[in-house]
Amino acid sequence: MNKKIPQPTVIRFCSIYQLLCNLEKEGVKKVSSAELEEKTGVPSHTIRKDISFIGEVGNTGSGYEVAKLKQHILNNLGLNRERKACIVGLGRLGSGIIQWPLLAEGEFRIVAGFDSNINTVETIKTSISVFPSHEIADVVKRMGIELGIIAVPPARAQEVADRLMEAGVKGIVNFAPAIIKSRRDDCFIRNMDIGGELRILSAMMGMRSQ
Amino acid sequence: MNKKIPQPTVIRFCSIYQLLCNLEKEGVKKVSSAELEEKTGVPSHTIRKDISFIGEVGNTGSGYEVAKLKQHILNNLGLNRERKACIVGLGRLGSGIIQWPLLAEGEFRIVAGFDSNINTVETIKTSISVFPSHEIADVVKRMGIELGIIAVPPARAQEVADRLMEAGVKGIVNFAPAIIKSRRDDCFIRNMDIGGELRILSAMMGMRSQ
DNA sequence: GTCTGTGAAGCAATTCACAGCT
DNA sequence: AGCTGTGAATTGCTTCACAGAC
Repeated sequence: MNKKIPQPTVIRFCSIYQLLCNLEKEGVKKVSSAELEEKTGVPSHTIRKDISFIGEVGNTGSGYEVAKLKQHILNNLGLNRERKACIVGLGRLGSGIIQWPLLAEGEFRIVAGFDSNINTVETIKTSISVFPSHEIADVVKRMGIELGIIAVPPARAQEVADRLMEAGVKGIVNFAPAIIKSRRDDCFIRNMDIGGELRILSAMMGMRSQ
Repeated sequence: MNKKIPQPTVIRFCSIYQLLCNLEKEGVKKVSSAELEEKTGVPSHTIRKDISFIGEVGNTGSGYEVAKLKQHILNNLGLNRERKACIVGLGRLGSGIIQWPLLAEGEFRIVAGFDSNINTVETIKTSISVFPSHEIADVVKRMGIELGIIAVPPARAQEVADRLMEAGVKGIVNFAPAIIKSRRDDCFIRNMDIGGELRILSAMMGMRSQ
């Protein structure tokens, strides 16, 4: 255990973590790998194998304690520290995102927003500080921001990403329908393109019916 | 070739397709696998291998024609037909999504929106038809909707998903921070949870610095 | 020389199956 | 009996390396 966690395992841990948070809110105290399978669709042996990478936490014969497993995942994935994030692009989608209930448990905090349109910068009603886009480098460095969310039109996405990376951001979530490439190998990128996801679903539907 | 396309390949095709659309708009006529690597980060031999699953399209010695490759992907993934989609949850995020420029080339069309809040249903200003949530089953069947987008609070997400699947939807994109499980093996789900993606990035950042 | 297409090799992740604990 | 943890077997993906086309 605890050698090198495979990336698919890391991603599954992140889903399971979410699930554990929700279970905890519902007052559930224990889960077995079979119940986790029932709720996520991930086979129970895969879940047990995953958990084996971060050491023994289960109670043999009676499953996992929700709180303990949750904490164990948190510690092993290095999530036990609040990270600062910023968002670039405060159009309809961007401003929708910052009001979405995602920042449970002090994991992340969106501390700044950027937009190239001065009017947006002035009129947006939000609790975070808003700046014009040309101040990205300054603000990111000054505030120690580690994560960036991109919600600008596709043509500008790579340019914005480059600026964020240049300023020291280490992880980017990209909503623009454009493929963004990391220019530094210490910065990770997750593309979250709605059109792309619908396309993946369509393709899977198409395959199935061959 | 054309046996069974591996799922990671399907997903890469969907990104490459997006990239090809953007290149075409810029007037680019040809690309080599090396250039695709440069723009996506996916190694050129992986790209060539992927393309080999859908048959020969490249011009030996001089790369791929953008338009031809794009069309080839479209045909092989079964994307050459417009599919109807609906969105459930028209809060800030939901209404941001429907105005996001994602529906290029007649691949998808969002034809209906649902919200449980009657006020939202009445006041939202949008070009799509809006209905109260209890009409999901009816409307989905009547309009022949194949895809669903969920943007409701986490506690309601699985229930909404179940209703969509019940009505015959074959693919769901879920924005709620809750793990949604497919109850039918002919329905595919893509979870697009912003908090989850930030968490994955944080975990990767953490691993790196071990 | 340049770049694609692909069998073969190598590697990583999933699945199996069972030992061991309660 | 019930459920976890894990080496071993298996599957499936990626990478290699080179033949073949231009």
